Amino acid sequence: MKSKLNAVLKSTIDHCFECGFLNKTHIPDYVIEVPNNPDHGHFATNLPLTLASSQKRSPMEIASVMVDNLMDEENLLENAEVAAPGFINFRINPDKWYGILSDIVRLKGDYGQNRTGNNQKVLVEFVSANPTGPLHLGHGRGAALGDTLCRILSFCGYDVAREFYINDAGQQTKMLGESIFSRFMQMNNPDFPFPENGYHGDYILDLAKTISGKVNLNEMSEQEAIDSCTREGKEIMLEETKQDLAQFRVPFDFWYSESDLFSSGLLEDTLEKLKRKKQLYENEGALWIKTSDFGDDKDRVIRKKDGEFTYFASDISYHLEKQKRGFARAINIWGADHHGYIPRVKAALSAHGFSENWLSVLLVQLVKLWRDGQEIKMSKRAGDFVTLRELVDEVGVDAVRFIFLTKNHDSPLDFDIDLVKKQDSDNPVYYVQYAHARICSIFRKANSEGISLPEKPDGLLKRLALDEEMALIRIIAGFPSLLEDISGALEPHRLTYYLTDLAASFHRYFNLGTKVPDYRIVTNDRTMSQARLFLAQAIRIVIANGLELLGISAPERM
RNA sequence: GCGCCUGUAGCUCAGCUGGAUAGAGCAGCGGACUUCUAAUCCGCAGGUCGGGUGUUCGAAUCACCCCAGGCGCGCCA
Repeated sequence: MKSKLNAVLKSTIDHCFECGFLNKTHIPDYVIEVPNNPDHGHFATNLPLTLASSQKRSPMEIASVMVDNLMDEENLLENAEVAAPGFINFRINPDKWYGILSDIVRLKGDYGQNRTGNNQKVLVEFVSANPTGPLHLGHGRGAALGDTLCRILSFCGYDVAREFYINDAGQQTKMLGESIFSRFMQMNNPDFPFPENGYHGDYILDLAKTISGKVNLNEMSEQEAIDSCTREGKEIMLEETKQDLAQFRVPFDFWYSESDLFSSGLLEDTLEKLKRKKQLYENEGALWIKTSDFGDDKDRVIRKKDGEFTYFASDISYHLEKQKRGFARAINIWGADHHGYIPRVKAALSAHGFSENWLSVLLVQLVKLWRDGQEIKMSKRAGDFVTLRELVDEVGVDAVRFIFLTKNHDSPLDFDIDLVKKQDSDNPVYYVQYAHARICSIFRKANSEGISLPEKPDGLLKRLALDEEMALIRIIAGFPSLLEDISGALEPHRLTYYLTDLAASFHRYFNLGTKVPDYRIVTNDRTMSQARLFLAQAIRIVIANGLELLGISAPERM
């Protein structure tokens, strides 16, 4: 609806330019919004205000000119009014609202789809946990964010690929192997030393048992045994990660391994390129890259004195590789503790001529877990943490995903296990799901009374005239532009708010019928019932589509 | 010390990239089930948008300066 109105505005402006009612000037950024105050109509625009300075006329004057020359050929508008200090308030023709209902019911699962992405190839990289331990809640939050973002971007016409980057080449996996080996040795010799920065979780002992049952560590040299523990441990952890994510309904298109970067020679290519661009220099035996030329605080080492490459080195080639694979844009979802890393990656990419907005990094803040009114402190190294799997097993995928998306990724999240475990009204995910189940229940009731959805509702829908009904229509009509906004701002959490708001409006509407039987959806008036069922069906579709984008089930009964 | 993030109702947070009278959930108080599902709804109460200065028709939103909290500043990953 908003885009239709925008089309009217654009042709109005063009018309005013052509006829000389307004001077032909550049059109600045303006907004069309749904006003808080219903007296201000269904939509309002600030276009005259933004146009004032370039036109050198008062906003009120410009607004009047536009209203007098509206190019509304499809009769979209019921009226348009000038409002101080220079807004135009619009009321949409009721027929056009009813038309949206028909669109929704016809399009079903496709309603809300749009082409704003223009098939642009986007790579979304998320989770990317080291295969050194189980996924924790921070990974889960990143997974929920990334997965929903991908679903929404695809829905908005982007060509999306999902990638998990496996950090399997560095010190951390070696530490995993040493930790496992040490636990293995401790089975017979409790005094065997444990590595200083080793992983302490119970899962390490489990790994030691599994691996020693599979290969004969006793017959190997210590180094061979550690290598074996590293290799096997990494593989098992990766497999568990894959299972956890599958259980969490998060699929990936690519599992990209860091060690492949080394073996494929990509790293050398990258160095060669940088050398040609004169971005490298040696100092004190190490190899440096001049990121400070591109906005970083200081230059960074990419090959250490001991000849080993830094993590940063592989990350540069990894990102170059992303572009080489044809992605016009990359989105990374990282833990907030990596934020200091962004300037140097962007600097390295700038050095290769990438534009500033080729890479977007979304930072996910911490998840704090509460139980019995107490915060559960977590530390991966100390092996003291609640895993994503444990949480999902305890409260369910739907609830975890929903709660993870109730807040902006930028702000820390408190997750109250007791609250979410309660399968009752305190739990926000049920509120939305219940609205869906309730509508399904109404349809069962209608069916039992022999009333069904009208095939051709055109004449009936004008009977939907209650304020609550019109408000609901306006909310669901806003679904497509909400998704466009989300895909532009990369803020999926707005969808949970939208669905909660829609569910609230529906529950309110439903409750009218508990007081006044005439306001029930299934009433004695058959055509009235059909019109309302049509509305209910449209609402159900939007809730189902929204939940689908969140990766949450839409139950028919609760 | 430098950088990033956060600061909105008692608590947890939204606030549509600068719009008109700042919203929701929870907690508190008072109401609504012989009913299409009460996993719901209605009402009441609750605010110096951390503080200040500025930008302009207009600021929770933008800029600058303070205050408070979190995180990051390795030839670690």
